[in-house]
Amino acid sequence: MRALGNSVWVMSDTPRRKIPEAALGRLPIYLRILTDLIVNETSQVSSEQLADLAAVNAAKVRKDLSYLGTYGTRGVGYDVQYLTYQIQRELGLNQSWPVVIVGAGNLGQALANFSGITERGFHVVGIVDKDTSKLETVVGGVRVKHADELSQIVQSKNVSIGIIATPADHAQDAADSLVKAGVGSIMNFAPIVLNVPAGVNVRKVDLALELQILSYYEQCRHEGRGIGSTGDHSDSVSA
Amino acid sequence: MRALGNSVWVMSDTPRRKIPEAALGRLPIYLRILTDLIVNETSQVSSEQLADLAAVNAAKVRKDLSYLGTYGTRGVGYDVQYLTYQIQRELGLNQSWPVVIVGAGNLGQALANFSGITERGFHVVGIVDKDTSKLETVVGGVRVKHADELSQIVQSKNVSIGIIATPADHAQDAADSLVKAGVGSIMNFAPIVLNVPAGVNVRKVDLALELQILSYYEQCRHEGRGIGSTGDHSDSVSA
DNA sequence: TGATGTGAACCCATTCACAGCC
DNA sequence: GGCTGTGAATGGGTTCACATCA
Repeated sequence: MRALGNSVWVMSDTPRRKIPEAALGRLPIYLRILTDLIVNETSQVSSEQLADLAAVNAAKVRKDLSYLGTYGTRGVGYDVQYLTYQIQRELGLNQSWPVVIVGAGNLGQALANFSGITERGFHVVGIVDKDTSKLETVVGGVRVKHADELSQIVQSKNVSIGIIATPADHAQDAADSLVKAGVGSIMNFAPIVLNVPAGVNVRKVDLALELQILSYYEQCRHEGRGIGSTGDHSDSVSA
Repeated sequence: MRALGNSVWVMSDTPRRKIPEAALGRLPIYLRILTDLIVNETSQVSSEQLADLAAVNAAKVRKDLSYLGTYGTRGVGYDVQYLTYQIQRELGLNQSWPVVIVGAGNLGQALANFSGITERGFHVVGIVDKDTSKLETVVGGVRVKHADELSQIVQSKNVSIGIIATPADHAQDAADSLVKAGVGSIMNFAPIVLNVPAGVNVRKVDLALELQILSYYEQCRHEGRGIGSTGDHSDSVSA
């Protein structure tokens, strides 16, 4: 059931080597930039240009892309379309991943309706909640089911990615259920550290946590005196 | 209880040295755990316990905490209350940071109403939008103002943290306005890379990006054959 | 005894610099 | 000439292991 009719090029012996975590985290950024370039009808791009647009340096771009294979042309740059395709393929975005959302509260509903999910090869095949009052309401085109049905949904729809959008005090239960049902990757919006078996992937999105980091930086800035403008007005993308 | 009772601890000669980025990112996690421990009426905690709860190892916890100063007791562990206080102080959470939200769409409104913001020393002092139809509606207790008033709000309320919740195509404008108005840190929910002057802090929250990373891992898993249970059932907290 | 705090070793990520190819 | 791809060098982060101290 490897859907999607086999593509033309792909690779002879797909290396399928592990891409370093740090580089992996930047691939989606490059991808988004490349997509914009396509809209702009730009067909070639150099590592230097990509680097500027991604606010990193050119060596990093080249190194990152080199993990995928050698898809550039020396003296020229990268073909935007081709590179786009290769990154998508590497990330597994040429197939459509079913995801299930646990928690049909404000956040869960927002996520189910979030176009960013469906636009990129993901589609929500289920939303569950413990609260029976929410059952059978339709959110983002999907009917809310009871949490007890989670396992059945995961298995029948072959779900391998779960999103936890429950309150903190139910998040671990949600994770346990997801893992038991066979999900291999979890995106966690609850502000707790999930305890999962080795091999299960968790990514955490935590607004308050990020804000606290900004708070630290702002405190440093203020203590360093001079809340006002620093006079530093270079707008190069260094960072 | 003995902590922060008698004297005005704190400073002495606070080095205010830069905490390494990686360690900084974990402090809010420890903080959240410590808060839970307080609720649980736990008064002492060892690096080992903290490590388990945070899903990292004990050496990392100790090293991270050592950047703050030496607040533990050898042979005993850390006093939960005291350590909590010290982390909060270090992160600047003992003051209340005014933040401004740019974009009063679904996301902006959700953020304005998000309790996680106000619960931790942040408070929304302004929401602006370009869309005049949204003006003067009240969201999260704050009246939506026109984007033109952003600068005035930032300056009158001494805002140093801005949140960008606009569509992608307005995000750079929003960032420019924020920076020009004097904001030093930006949390960006728009799926683009912001171009800001050096010295301005940006943190990006991007759901689609995170999902794409999970997609990669799932693809690896599936290719490595065996979608089903890996048999790997250790539930130790190793990542 | 038991757990912290920390140099030292190790490992991964970033950057440099240049060989190789267009 | 210009730009990629990549070993080598550098730097930062993690882990180890143990001296240190309540």
